[in-house]
Amino acid sequence: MPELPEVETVVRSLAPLAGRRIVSAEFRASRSLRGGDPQRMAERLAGRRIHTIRRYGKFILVSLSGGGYLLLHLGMTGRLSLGGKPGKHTHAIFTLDRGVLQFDDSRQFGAVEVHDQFPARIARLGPEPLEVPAEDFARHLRRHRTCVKALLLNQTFVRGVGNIYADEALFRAGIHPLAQTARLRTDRALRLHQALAEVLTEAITAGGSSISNYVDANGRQGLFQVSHRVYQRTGEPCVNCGTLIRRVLVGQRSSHYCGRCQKR
DNA sequence: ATCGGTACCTGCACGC
DNA sequence: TGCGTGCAGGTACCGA
Repeated sequence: MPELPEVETVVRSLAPLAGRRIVSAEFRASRSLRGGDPQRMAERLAGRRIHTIRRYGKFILVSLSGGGYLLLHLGMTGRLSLGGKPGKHTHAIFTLDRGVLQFDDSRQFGAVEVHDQFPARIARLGPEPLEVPAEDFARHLRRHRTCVKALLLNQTFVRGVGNIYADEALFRAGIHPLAQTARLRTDRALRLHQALAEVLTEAITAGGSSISNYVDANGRQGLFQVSHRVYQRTGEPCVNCGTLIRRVLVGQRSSHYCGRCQKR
């Protein structure tokens, strides 16, 4: 389901869990556990108190009393819910001293992991797009030899941008998804940084984009999908010029763009 | 060291 | 109704 704005919305909806104690945890063996032993994971969590819940890109990091971490990733279809009913795709159930947190994920591209140390997976990520200085963003962009859409999706470049917001930011910046990063002039790179910040900020305010089944931990949908200008609008007119929106594959991912407004 | 391509899963919408 | 196809917000891993 989720990119940065959706994960941010979920994390905010989980804020009331700070200070709660994990009475017990129950895991169902699945790909989401990444080979971790369900029994052992449950033992490591039982009795721990939730300290903070923070977002790193698309990851959710729960720090626990005693120094451990619970790391969550929603993948494409992951869902966290407070007090839901376990179903076919429930992979984890955390029983708290007050309430229950449940993790569901039909495609199992998400992750639930228990760590003793700050997870290396997170340490490897690039900066937050809403925190990286524009000049750094523009400079780093030019160091890569790839097309700009692929780079935006690269989590070691910036963390948290996915297919929706990459397309939306490129449209707002007037940059073609297949533009080569090494050849992007600084002013255009700065515009992209600005466009990315704007679209992410607006989407967070709207509670994310609810496409298919995304909801926050309280079951509330986001509203930002109505503001999409190119994403999944193939064949519809561009909001700026009326040209029909096109779709092209970039690194096996659908990319939506206006051939007139977005230049290579 | 960076890349592009592929694999991993299930569900849904669509055309026949 | 059923079946095959293509598509879907994700990351990891492979070889070039």
